[in-house]
Amino acid sequence: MTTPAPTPPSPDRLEAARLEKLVAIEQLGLDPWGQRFDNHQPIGQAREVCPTEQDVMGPEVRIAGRVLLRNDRGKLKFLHVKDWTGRIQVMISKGDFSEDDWKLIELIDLGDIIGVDGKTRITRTGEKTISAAKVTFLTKSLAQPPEKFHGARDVEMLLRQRYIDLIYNEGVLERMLSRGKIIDSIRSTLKARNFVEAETPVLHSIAGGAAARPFTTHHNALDMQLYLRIALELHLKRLMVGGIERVYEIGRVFRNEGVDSTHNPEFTMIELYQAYGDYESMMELTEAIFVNAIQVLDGNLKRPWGEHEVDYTPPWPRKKYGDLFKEHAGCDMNDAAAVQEVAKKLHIEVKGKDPAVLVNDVFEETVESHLTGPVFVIDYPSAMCPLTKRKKGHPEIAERFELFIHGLELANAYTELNDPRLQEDLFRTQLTGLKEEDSMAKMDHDFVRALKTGMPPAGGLGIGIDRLVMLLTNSHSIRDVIYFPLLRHETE
RNA sequence: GAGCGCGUAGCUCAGUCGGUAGAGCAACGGACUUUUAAUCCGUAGGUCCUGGGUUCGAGUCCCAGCGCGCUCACCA
Repeated sequence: MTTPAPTPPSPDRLEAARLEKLVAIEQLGLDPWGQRFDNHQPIGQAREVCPTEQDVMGPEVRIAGRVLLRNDRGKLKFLHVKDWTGRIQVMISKGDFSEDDWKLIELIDLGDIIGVDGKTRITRTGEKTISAAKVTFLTKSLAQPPEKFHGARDVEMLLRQRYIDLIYNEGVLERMLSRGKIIDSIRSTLKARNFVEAETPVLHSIAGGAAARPFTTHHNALDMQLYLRIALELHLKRLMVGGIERVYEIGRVFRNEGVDSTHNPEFTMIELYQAYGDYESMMELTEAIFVNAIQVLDGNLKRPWGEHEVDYTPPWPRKKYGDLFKEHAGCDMNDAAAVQEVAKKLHIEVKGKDPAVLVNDVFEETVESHLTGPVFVIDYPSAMCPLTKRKKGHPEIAERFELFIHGLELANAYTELNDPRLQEDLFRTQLTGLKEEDSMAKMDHDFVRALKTGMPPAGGLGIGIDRLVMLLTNSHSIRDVIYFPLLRHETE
């Protein structure tokens, strides 16, 4: 019997207990931080080869993972070990181990990472189990894990220490891995259609291609003010001028705006451009990207979204902006006086606003909440679309669509404007009632110069990857699909 | 940016009317060879977010700040 040492003040006492075990492991001549561990198999696979009848020994397996649970009955111990493919019980019987091996086994804490060799079987209670023949210590955990039953609930901790969320909360790891699968699927959809991936600058001299406040930074050696990109558009179009006929980029963009359940200051977009296409080709491609991504998940085209169900079976309805406006706002969007009346009734500020801006405001207020979708809203008023080709014979209509699903704006696409003189004019046209930073119209002479060389007629598409993952995984906060969303500085 | 809510042990949470801090899990010591959030006995563990204020006395009431959440605004 040893007298326990005086307990150090919390929280170091918990770490101290683990450090003592670390030393004890070293005294057994073992490395508490582990070594290369070859030829182990995924736990998911070990579960598959496990026999389904009692008293039948299955094949030998070797797994590695983190200890999540322990039922210690003295000479018989049960552990639950988890890797990124699943979780399995390990049974350790004292009679199967030498004295030193048993000493090591008694030093295993919750949260430690171990390797196990043994035969699969099921126990009396029907639990798939590895009957351990050998235990290899792989990594000591010095931190106290969260409560074994309730897990970790404190949202702030889960966001600041996402690894805790990934390890201990059901479904988090799976959801994050789904994000990767969806992105892989997008790449293979595009590869099959002969698109190539490009990497364009993140640091921009002019933050163009979208309407948003940029983050500002500075290059010291060149003494240049620079912006983090708010869109991928203008560089990818320059590549089209250069003859890269089908090009895309999946990349981070940065917008210096508010944070809420559908907005994070840095987020991931895909933009793609297809020479000799138009916005109709982009609708077909959007459907293909969604359907293929769903195939790599569970393949179910009818997917839950909270209380609702979204049916992704193509083709999705196309609805004209003007028709939707008439249906929900109750007047013709070209009747400026009537639009003003509706706006006033909705308590929208009317003064000093260009009619096109007002139409847009009324549309958002009256129409968007009705767009449960998936629905392509097509043919936007051209005044709000300075980068979009106008419809042939209808200069007031831009060949643009936005994809809406339950109020979320998922995608935005154009038949791309490739007339350099019109582009230059539109960059100059600042609608009244719209602040410069809220406008897509930002003069970019270098881009106009590129168009003068000649960009083929083309379709272009942008999809918010984070929102796509949200929808396909039924996650209602963008923070659920971004590993490390932005938080304020942690106070010491 | 505004309103509302939350912040107590490593974790999950109680804490009544303002009277000096509680449980479960985890930890530590002990018993246990088929458990399922094992069980049983025992021990230890607290800057009650921070700083002021009221009070004989504050986890509790008041003010300010910090962090997080929700709603709204902003973000076409």
